[in-house]
Amino acid sequence: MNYWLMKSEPEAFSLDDLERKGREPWDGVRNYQARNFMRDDMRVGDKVFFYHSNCATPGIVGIATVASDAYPDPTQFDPKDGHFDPKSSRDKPRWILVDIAFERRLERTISLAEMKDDPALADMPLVRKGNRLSVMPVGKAAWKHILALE
DNA sequence: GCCAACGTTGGC
DNA sequence: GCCAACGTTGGC
Repeated sequence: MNYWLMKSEPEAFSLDDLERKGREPWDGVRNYQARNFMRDDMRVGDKVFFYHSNCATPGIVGIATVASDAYPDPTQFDPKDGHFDPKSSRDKPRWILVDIAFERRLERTISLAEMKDDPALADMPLVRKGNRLSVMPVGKAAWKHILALE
């Protein structure tokens, strides 16, 4: 079992939205490194920290699970969609996604500021300067450590 | 809203 | 293959 952190801007798609829907295709990832993690390393049942970015208090707000294998992200084929990619085609899709299912809300937000101040988490890509990865692996030790902060 | 950091694009 | 220009991410 692997552990992950996935970022979403709450104004675009929040943990509340995921709870309401139960399950959702994680569309719109347009970064090769993030795509490769989803395509190559994610498995159904993996655990995911749901992270809110670009908001008043960026941080981890909940837990989700990977609910499908990787498959082509339909938004890349739709010219009317903001995530349309003219260089992609249906026979050779460039972008994929996985479905994510709601598991639970954290009792409190584990903020980015708090994680940055925690020496035990210094190796997380998340807290490193300039990090822009929207899908990243979380080590088992870091996963447990963060859950214990809750 | 600002801007630093970073990825991508395209001219050469 | 280099690298300047540009666009995006995301904290603050």
